[in-house]
Amino acid sequence: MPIPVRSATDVGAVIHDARRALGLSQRELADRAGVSRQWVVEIEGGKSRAELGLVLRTLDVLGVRLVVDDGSERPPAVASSVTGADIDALLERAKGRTP
Amino acid sequence: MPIPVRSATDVGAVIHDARRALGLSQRELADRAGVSRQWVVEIEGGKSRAELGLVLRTLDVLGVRLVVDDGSERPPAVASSVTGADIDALLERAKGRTP
DNA sequence: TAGACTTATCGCCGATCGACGACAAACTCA
DNA sequence: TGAGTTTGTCGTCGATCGGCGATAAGTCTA
Repeated sequence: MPIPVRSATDVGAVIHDARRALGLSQRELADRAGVSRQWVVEIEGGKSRAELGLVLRTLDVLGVRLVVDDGSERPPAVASSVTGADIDALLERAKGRTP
Repeated sequence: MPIPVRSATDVGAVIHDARRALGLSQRELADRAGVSRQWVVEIEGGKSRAELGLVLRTLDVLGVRLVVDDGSERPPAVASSVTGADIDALLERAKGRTP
């Protein structure tokens, strides 16, 4: 079962696990991905405001491949799957991300 | 064949396609994802410096699920898969992302 | 124990983000 | 044709990014 990536926390966990699986230190990964060591600390902690490009580069360096689970059997769910309440909840969570 | 997501351009294309597939306007998507309409324009254009959190929220709203292609048959490739030259090439590509 | 290595955290800095309002071009439809 | 919608672009603004150096706690090994 493939690992879903829906939040910054998920991304952080994936990066952390992949890095350790490769036996790399944060410094090593930072150098290879062209980011600072502190940035690695933050992204692994689930930083939601990180730059998309740096994240993708880091995953690439780690050999982690992201793919779109192109819903072979997902209901269309145009507007029904995402209600206003869901959006509000999402926004609430997002607001309190980095206090 | 699942769609790989390796660059900001890929992300932009995925968001664009998913939005149109759902028949949403940029304004609609922006409102639902809690971002500005302008931001949608930029992310669909492949903006690499977008915030990770906003991107994930947008994908979520669109019902697009990202998963880690948990290398069922990818070689371990600890340090051999990523050589210094590869890194350099990666960085070169990354530097010229947003001129 | 001492030393090396790793990880986490702090403040400072220039650069850039994302939201907003406004405008115009392209498109659809009656 | 004309009205309405959608999309792209501009400038402005406060807020935050990411890199850097320094510091400290934690782990492992000789």
